[in-house]
Amino acid sequence: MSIDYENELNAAQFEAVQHTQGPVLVIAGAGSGKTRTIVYRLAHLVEQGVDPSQILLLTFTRKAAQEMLQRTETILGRSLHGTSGGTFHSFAYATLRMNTHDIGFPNGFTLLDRGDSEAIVRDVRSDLQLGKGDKSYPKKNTLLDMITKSRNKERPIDAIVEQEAYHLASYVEDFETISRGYEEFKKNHALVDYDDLLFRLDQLLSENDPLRNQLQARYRYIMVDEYQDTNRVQARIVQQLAGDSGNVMAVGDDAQSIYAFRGANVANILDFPKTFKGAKIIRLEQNYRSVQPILTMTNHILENAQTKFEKKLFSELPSEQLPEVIYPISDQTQARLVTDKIIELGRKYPLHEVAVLFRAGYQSYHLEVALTRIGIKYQKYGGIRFHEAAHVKDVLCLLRLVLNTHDLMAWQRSLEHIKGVGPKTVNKIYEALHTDGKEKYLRTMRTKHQDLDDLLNELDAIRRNPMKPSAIMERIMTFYTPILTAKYPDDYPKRQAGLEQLGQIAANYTELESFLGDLSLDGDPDEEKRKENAVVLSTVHSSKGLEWKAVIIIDCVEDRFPSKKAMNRPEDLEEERRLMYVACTRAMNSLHLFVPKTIYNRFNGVSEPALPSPFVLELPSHTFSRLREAYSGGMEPQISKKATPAAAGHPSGETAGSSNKPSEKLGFCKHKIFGKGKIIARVEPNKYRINFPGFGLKVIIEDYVELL
DNA sequence: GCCAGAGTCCTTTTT
DNA sequence: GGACTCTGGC
Repeated sequence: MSIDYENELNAAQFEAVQHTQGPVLVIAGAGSGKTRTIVYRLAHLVEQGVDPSQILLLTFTRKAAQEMLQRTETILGRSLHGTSGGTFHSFAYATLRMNTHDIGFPNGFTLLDRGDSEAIVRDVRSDLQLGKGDKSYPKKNTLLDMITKSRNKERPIDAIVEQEAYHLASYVEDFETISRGYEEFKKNHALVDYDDLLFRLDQLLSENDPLRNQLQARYRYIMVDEYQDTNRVQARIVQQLAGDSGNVMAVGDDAQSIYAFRGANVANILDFPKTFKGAKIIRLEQNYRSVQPILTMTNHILENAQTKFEKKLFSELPSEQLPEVIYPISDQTQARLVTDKIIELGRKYPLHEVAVLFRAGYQSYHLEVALTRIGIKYQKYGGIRFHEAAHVKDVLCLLRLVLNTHDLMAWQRSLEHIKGVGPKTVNKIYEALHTDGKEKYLRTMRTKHQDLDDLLNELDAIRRNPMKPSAIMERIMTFYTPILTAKYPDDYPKRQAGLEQLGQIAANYTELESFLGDLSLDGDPDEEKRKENAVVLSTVHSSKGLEWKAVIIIDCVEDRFPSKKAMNRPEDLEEERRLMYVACTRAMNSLHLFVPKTIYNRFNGVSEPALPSPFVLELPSHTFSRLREAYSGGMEPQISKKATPAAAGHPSGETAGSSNKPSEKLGFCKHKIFGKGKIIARVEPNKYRINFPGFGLKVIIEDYVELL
C-alpha cells in the first residue's frame, strides 16, 4: 500500500516532496497546497524508512502542527509516533525544561505570559519612581512593547524608538532603565518570558556542544512552516539544529508576512539560500483554494505593494460571481447586514465554513451581540485568549503556587482577593513566608485575615499529598468559587463554565507543570477544533493558514483596517496591505467586504463619517460588484457614482475597467513642508491621501499640493 | 501608610 | 470595558 505521490501532487509539489536531502526553500503562494506538500513530504520520509522521531516540524501555532501530523497519519494509515511538532516557543520550552541546570535555574523556572510581563514592568517602573504623576508617561503596554521589540529585532532600544516611536524619544533612558530592571526581576525570581524561551535556547545550543550534537543527531529532518514570519533568533535556532547535514525545508510566502511588528524578518526567507548553501528553491504558484474572480482581486491588492512580490497566482476554478463590496450606513447596521448575510450563506454552506474577519479583536463586539440575539452559534479566534481572562488567570495563579512557593506574581494575584490586603501587604507576607524569624507576623496576619489562613492551609494540604492535576484543579475550584461569585456577580456562570472547561483540559495531563506551560503557550481549548455549525469570527492574524468557503471582512475603513496605529509609517501600512491580502485569500468561493459609512465613536458618543480603506479604494471597479444599504433597509446596487466614497476614489467610475492602477495614475506631488510625495488615493471631493517619505501618510487638501 | 472606590482616558496584531 | 490616577477613610 503506497501513496501515488506523482498523481496526487502537481509537479512543483512533487519536487518538494522528493527533495529530502539538503536544504530546500519552498515559496508557496496563498492556497497553493503548502500544507498538502508538508503532509505528503512527512509521509514520504516515513515511507522511505525515516524514523518518525527523527523529524521535527516547527509551525506557527500548535494547532497547525497537530493538524498536519494528523493528516499525515490519515494518508499513511499509521501513527506517527515520536514526531516532534509544535511552535518554536513550545519546542524551546520543552528543551529548556529538560536542561534547567544548564541555564542557571536548577530549581526550574516559571513561564510568564504577556500579562505577567506587563505587571512586572509596571512594578519595576513604580519601584524606580519613574514618571510619577506624569499622565502622559508611556503605559506598561508601550513600555513592554519597546523592550520586546528591541529584543526581537536585536537592536538597541534607542534605535527602535527613533524608528518606530519618535514621539517617545525623551523617554529612551527610562526605557533602558526599566528594561534592565525587568531583566533583573526575571533573573531573581526564576522567570522566563516568551522572548527568553528563544534566546535562551539559542544560547544553550551555541554554548553546549554535546547537547547541540545530540539534538542534531536526533532531528535529522527539519521542516519549518511560515518561514516569512520567523525572526533572527528563530533562524539561528534552525541553523544550529540543522547543522551541516542541512536537511531543512523552509516554507513560506513573502507576500504573507504579517508579523514584522514582532520582529519577524522577511530577510530570513530571502537569505535562506545564503545561509544554507546550495538550497533548492521551489515555487508553488497554482492556487487550489479560491475561484478566479477572488484571485484577480487579491492579485490587484499585491500589485500596489511597494515591495513587489513576483507572483501572479492563477486558479482553474471558474466562477461567475465577483467579490462584493457592501456599504452599510453605519457600523451598527453593519452588524445586522452581516448577520443577514451569514444566514443567507448558511443556506449554501455549513456555518463553520463561513468566517467573519476583522483587524482587531474588539471589532466583532456588535456582531457578537447580534448573533447571540438571534441564536446563531459562533466561535471566536484571536482577541482575548482563554488563559488571559481574569478568572482563568486567578485559578492558574493558585495552581502555580502549588508548584512554586517563590512565584511572587502568583502570590500577588492570589492574595489580592483578600479584603484589606493590597500590594504592600502582599510583599510583606511573601517575605514573611520565606524568611526565618517572621513567624509571628505571619501568625498575626493569619488570625486577622481568615481568608489568608484558609488559602495557606489549602495550599499546604494539596502539597502534602501529591495528586493528579485534575484532582488539584477540583480542590482549587472549591476554594475559588466563592471568590468568583463575589468578584463577578454579573456574569460568573459564564466564567464558571470556562473554568469547568479548564478542568477538562487538566484531565489530559499527568504533570501540573506541563499543563501550565502548554496553556500559556498555545492554550485556547476552543481553538482545538471547529465547532459544528458555528460561524467563525477571527482576527486576520489568527486566520493565517486557514480557509473558508465564504469570507466576510468587516470595518474596511481607515483607522480600523488599516489600523490607526499603522497610518504613520509607510512600512506599517505595507504590512496592513499584506494583512488585507491574507484576509482576502482565505476565501474559497465567496468574498464580501463591508465598508460602513460611519463609525461610532464611543469617546464622544457620536457616529462619525469614515473613509473607505485605501485598499478598497484602489481596487479597479471591474474586480468587484458594489452594493449599498438602502435607507429603507435592505440592499440595493450602487449606481450613483457621486454618492459613494468609492466612486470618489475612481474618477472614471464604472468604466474604470482600464484604470487598473489608480496610484500610478495619480502620480506624485509636492508639498511645501513635506516635500515630494506619492499620491495614494483621492479622498473626499477635494483631498488626496499622500505618502511622504520620512513623514508618512497625510491627507491634504488639493489646493496645498502641486501636482508633478 | 495603605486600601478601596470614584473618576478619567484610550482600545492592534501574538508566541 | 479596562487600566490608570486621585482622594477619602481607616
